[in-house]
Amino acid sequence: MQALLDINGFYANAELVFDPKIRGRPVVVLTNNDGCICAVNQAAKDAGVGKKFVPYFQVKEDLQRVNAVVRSSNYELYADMSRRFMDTCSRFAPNSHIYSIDECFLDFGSSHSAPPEGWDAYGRYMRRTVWKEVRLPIGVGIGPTPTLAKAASHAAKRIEGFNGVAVIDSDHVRRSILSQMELTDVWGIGRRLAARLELLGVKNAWQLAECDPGWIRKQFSVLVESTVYELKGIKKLDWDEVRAPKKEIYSTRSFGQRVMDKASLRQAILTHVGIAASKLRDQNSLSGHMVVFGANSPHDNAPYYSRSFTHKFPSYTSDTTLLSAAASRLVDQIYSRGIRFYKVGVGLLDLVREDTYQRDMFTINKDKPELMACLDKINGRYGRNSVFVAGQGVEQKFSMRREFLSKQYTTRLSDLPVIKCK
DNA sequence: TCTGGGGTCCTAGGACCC
DNA sequence: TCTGGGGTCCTAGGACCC
Repeated sequence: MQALLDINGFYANAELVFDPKIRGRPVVVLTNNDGCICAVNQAAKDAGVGKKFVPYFQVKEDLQRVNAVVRSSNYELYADMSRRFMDTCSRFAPNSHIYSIDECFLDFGSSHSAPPEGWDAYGRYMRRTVWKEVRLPIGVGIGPTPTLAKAASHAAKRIEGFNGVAVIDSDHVRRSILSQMELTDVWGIGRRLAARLELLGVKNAWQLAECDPGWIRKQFSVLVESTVYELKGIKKLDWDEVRAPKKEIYSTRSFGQRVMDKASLRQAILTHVGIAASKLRDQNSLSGHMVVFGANSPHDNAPYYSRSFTHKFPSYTSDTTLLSAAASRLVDQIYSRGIRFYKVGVGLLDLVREDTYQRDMFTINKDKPELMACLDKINGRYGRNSVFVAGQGVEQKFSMRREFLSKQYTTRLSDLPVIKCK
């Protein structure tokens, strides 16, 4: 059996943990640069301001009207709360897998035998324990495959009667839950696939589960075919595949303000190179191919401008200085006078594992692994960007707009909550 | 005053080469 | 006189996830 534990409205509820004054009020959290709403608590949903990924400025007045608390994304806080949540989760099962910042899969192995108290009771125990230790509300979904565990967790939160825990352990329950789920509620089925499925007469999750996998493969792809198998209770997703090193790594961000000069564009792009390269070394990979891109805003009143250029490395590398030099040359191609750049980014593609990569004896290897190891070690200890390539710019001026930022309650000494006793 | 997220994987189609 | 194949690389953008 598999379990999925996921935090309800994670960022919004994380804001409540160390700030008792705002409990009970609607809370919404904004994305980078305070652009869109990305997380909401139950009170915000109840107040009718719970829609995600709408631009903040469009709903600002609605939020004021219901006296909502608005917060910028406090990643320092969320990352630490996520770590605490994952720590607690890892005690519940022999194997756990961190799927995203607020979701943890637990693998109870091939045995279908329930714990002595039964799956439902165990699910409630896990939920209670996370609340007790981390003060975050979660949903628990349990089922024979990851996709069904995900469906159960959907039911735990959205279908009345489950109260936070749902277990798919019989065909009867499987049918009942899937019949009440839209196609887009199924993991791996988005808006477009759902529309195509509906044209073929498949209207909900249960009907998808009943499809012939071979037919689905012909109409769509092996990925959708796997989803159908998983909905039937036949396991196709494997954590080894999920855990496999990434094939592409990106770092991209929109600017707090539009950028129009080449020097700033270069600094921003080199900053992304630094972030992507550090992720690359984290997974012990080398990159053979880099893509750098920049664009203006599709919302600006100007013709859409978007350019991307690639560079192929003579020899696979993970060295920030070599990646930066190549990216710096591509900036000249991306830059164009008069364009109000809104977003830039860097992708590292064609990744290979460092330990199996056979170096080419005819190419001079300019990598400086000792320097990179040293850089990673210093940044790991003293915080990201303690040491960086000078091309990123010493002012570090691309800070995000975070107007409504809460404190770093758990990671900065001066921000520790204080309880005063009389 | 002005404001619209970030990441990964995959593929269509054009350009170019032999 | 007119016609014709197959592979690789690159850019753009779709689709999905949170």
